[in-house]
Amino acid sequence: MLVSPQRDRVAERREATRLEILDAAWALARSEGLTQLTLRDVAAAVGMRAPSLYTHFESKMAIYDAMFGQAWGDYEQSLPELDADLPSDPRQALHRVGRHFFDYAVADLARHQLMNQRVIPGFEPSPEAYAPSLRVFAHGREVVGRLVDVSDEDFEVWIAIIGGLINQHHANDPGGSRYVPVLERAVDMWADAVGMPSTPPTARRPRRKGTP
Amino acid sequence: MLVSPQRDRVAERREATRLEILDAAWALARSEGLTQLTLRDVAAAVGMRAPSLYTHFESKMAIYDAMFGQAWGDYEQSLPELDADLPSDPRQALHRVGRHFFDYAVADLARHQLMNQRVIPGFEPSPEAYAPSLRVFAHGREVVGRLVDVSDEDFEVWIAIIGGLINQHHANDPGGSRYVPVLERAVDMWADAVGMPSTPPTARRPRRKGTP
DNA sequence: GTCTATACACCGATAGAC
DNA sequence: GTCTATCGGTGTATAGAC
Repeated sequence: MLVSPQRDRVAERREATRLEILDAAWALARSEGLTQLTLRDVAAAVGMRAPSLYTHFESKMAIYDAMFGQAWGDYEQSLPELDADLPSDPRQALHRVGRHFFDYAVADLARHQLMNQRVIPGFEPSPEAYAPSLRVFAHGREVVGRLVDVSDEDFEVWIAIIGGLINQHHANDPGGSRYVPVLERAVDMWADAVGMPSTPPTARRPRRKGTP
Repeated sequence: MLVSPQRDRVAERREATRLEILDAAWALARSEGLTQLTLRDVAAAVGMRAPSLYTHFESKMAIYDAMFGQAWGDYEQSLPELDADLPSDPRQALHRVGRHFFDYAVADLARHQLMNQRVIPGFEPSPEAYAPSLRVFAHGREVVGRLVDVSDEDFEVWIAIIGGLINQHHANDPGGSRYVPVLERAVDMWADAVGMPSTPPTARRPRRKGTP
């Protein structure tokens, strides 16, 4: 008997504790700042002492690593729904795709810093934690490539535009929505440059009866 | 006698020591990482003990603050020369301006992180250190506005494109030059979008006699 | 005035008792 | 599995030597 019901329950409990620790770490990262995480604070938040965390994680970096994997994994899970109801108009679909990533990165500074910047000295995601981010990137390349035939170079410009505007949002307008129209403008610039047909005026904005 | 020659020499020596400390801090930031600076290491590099640094700087943050001011001040000093020999063709001039900032940010990761990212927990530049960066921004807005009549929104897209490509360089090709053509492509995209006339083909690349 | 010696509170991490 | 005790290292502060 390689797996007994008891072993199952133990593993389940261990996994639950791990998630509890990660939830506490996320909450503290959001409130105190990603780099301000301390093992003592995380432990206190789950009713433990700092050294006890080493039972569940190899090091503080391993906690960051698991958070990194969670963040990209959560985004990956949001993709099927996004793909399911993409507008049939390619340019509108492109706007939706760009906005989706923008919104996710803008909603949580700590998460964005962990996912897309290198703010934690010495942190390098493990291959397992990195895997979902690679899949997300490949998926994005494929989706955009299906909307319009572009070179890898132009796709890198696409990434740079979205990423640049996310950084500007966090630097100049955190929590605001000032950069939403800037994003739309930038997406149209890129779409024009790669030769996407412009959205027919009647389809540009869904209008209700009676709207002037 | 408000200022004696002796006072002059003392102030001079103090300023020299300050610069010596900052130089050592830059060297360590480049070799060990910006956030890995320790007062003990900086002090050792200039032949002192850590507490002695407090004679010259109020705190570690004050050192970062002075470095921040230096970095933007140095860039500001590079601008007159840039402006002096801008190509007369607006689009070529735009390329030159974008490339100038790109090159500066790409040449030194630690400096770029200090200038344009928020990787040091709790660091906020003082108004004095922040001033040169504001002047650089205003100058950039003015120069670009003279090359082409654009809205503030479009100028923010301009900033986002350059910043986004700088980040991609540091993430994917540090020390390389893979992103130079991507930058050129992106600048042309933006120039097209804001209605800049394209560079006449004969002026695009200076050719020597006999080049095929 | 400048620097050293010393100390403090905090950090991540480890050893070992229970 | 969790605890206490502790280690080396950090930024910071201050008393006192020269």
